[in-house]
Amino acid sequence: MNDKNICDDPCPIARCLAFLGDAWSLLILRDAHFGLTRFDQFRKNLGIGPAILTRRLATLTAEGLLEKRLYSERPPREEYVLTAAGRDFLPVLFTIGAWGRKYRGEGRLVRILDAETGAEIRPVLVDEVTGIKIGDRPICIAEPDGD
Amino acid sequence: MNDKNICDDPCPIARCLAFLGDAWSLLILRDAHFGLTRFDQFRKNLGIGPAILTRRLATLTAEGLLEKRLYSERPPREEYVLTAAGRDFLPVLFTIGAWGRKYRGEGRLVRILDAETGAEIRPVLVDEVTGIKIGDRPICIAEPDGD
DNA sequence: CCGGATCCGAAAAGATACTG
DNA sequence: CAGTATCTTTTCGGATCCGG
Repeated sequence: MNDKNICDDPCPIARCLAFLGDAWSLLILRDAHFGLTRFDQFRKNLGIGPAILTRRLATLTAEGLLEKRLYSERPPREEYVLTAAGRDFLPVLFTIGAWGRKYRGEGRLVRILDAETGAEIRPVLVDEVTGIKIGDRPICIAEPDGD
Repeated sequence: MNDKNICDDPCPIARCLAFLGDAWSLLILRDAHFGLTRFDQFRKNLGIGPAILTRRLATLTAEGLLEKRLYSERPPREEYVLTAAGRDFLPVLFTIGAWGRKYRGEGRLVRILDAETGAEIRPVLVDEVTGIKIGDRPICIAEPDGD
């Protein structure tokens, strides 16, 4: 893709494609939210080649979703932890998961539970002000001024 | 990627990657929700090569998010319209857009308005039962039985 | 003109071996 | 443990061409 001009695209979706338009990046983010931090943890869990993993981790770090943290001095060892932007990406993963559960749900699936109550979480996207579910009402797009 | 075994992955996110791990597919879905249906509409709006567009449309059709519909008999012309599964993908696009607005929001951005009230929509992901915002409480993952 | 199909060079994926 | 180097295979993206 043309990764140069999408940063200026007025669509906020297009601006995420530098890391979002890639299957590995999504799986790495999922595993990071699951608690994985180390190179070999990602590699073994995903079955990804080391060269590709290096590139994806570098991209996600450059895009501000992960950051490297030194966890050992001798020998120097680094791990990858989620930034605030990375943690804020959790709703995207949940929304994708909800779609997958509904339309790709044959067979066994993992479930997401509230850590305290144990109740299964059913994510739903609503408007913050009105509480109306997204998709229930027609929308329109307002173009930015100028362009 | 290895697109064969991810269909059996117990993670509902992984099962979406056949079409989700691709930047063009996301943009096509976005434009489809915007109202585009025809080959050349997508091609011109995205600046995508015809070969790639053909492949992406075929994938999205095979994955059940779009379907071909004949809109002209002579000459035979087909357009691509969203299925129910495709329309249900809207929350994913909104959630991505909300993240992009927050973390890639420099400059001009399109805005999403309620078609009737004109109020700007602020999507937020909550639990359907409790209404608690996703990310506000710790979660845990329940593995499926067997695997 | 619309909806593709074909061809080709460039890029990336995937696997394996190797290094500090 | 966290990568790099190297090689082969697949895919991407652009330009051009085809059928109705």
